[in-house]
Amino acid sequence: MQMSPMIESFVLHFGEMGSRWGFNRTVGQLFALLVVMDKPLSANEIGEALSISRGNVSMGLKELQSWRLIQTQHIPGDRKDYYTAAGSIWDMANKVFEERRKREIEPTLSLLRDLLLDKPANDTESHAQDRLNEIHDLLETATKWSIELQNLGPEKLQTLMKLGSGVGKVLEVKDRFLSRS
Amino acid sequence: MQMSPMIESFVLHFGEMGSRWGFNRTVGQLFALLVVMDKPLSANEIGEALSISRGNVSMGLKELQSWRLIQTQHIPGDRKDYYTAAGSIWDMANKVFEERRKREIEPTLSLLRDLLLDKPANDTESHAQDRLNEIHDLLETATKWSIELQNLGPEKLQTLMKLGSGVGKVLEVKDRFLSRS
DNA sequence: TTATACTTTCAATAATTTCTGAAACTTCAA
DNA sequence: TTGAAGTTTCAGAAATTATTGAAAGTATAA
Repeated sequence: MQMSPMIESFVLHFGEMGSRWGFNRTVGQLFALLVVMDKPLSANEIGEALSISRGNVSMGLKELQSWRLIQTQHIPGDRKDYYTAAGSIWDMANKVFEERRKREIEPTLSLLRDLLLDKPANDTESHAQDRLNEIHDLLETATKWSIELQNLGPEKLQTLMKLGSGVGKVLEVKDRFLSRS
Repeated sequence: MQMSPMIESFVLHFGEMGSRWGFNRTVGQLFALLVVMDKPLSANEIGEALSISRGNVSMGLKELQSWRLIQTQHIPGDRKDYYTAAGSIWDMANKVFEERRKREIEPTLSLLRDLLLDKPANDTESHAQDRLNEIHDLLETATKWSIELQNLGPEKLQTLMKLGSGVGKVLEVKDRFLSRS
């Protein structure tokens, strides 16, 4: 399978960005390709399009499945597996976010909680704990907010953005409301 | 310089997480150490505490400076440079966020904008562009929101979190307000 | 100036991560 | 059953990334 130049540049770019988004180049390319194609692709087609080995395709698909980002489709009378991106762009972004939260934030939060249980042995440790506590609160707040925003869903978020000019506005509105009642 | 066990586990953990946060292990450790210590450290002390070579310390500090996460201090009569974490935890988190936005989102947004200017050559490309457009809008919205939230500052964010239960609540309030006026 | 106390750079090396391809495995139609 | 068409696994090779340490560079006190 041959990619058109537009699709190819998207796929290659996504591959390079992949590493920054938590997966490696191949997985990034794989995902980009599946997101952009209008029909399911077989593992062979994917490997051919991206010029990578069959084994690498298999590993990449496995990884994407562990992120719940792709789905398998069976075509009756055909033994091959066909793969598509799972759900809407919003769903996918959500999953990537969730997964990254799990990998990047949660382990840190849990370590911080543990370290904060210890009694500080001296001034240095006491100062350190103050900092750890700040970090903990910040991460917790950020996590809660991102979950809230995710739960809002894309439309509300989009509408709201266009409507005013972001949260600042909303907060003003809230304040005005609260001062009335 | 010897790290206490509490500080050591924080530093090591941050090193491991570092790679997920956009910098390498050493840089992560360096940063964690500087954040948590109550006094500025010299490059030698840092290297000794982390058991890494002098050259590596220098590279790491340079990287952290490019992120604007640390500051140099000169002590009169002492030739050494001393380093501290720059600003509050909130400031640092902001800088990390900004930097990551620059590295992870902006290049993608700009590529997407370019690709969307091309006329689709066929149905496949047309479908691809629809997807690219969705991704573009999503990234743009997410970016704008995160900027809004950053501009809000930590106190407001914190207060708001505690006050209601996140954005959902605020939106309800907004709706009620709008329907009155 | 010069000696000294420090920092930075960078080529070589080490460590880690990714990729390949052949072998093992699975599934299904005949 | 068997064999054809497919998928997965995994040891070794290749590519990438991080680290060291020695040499070059810089600043300051005398």
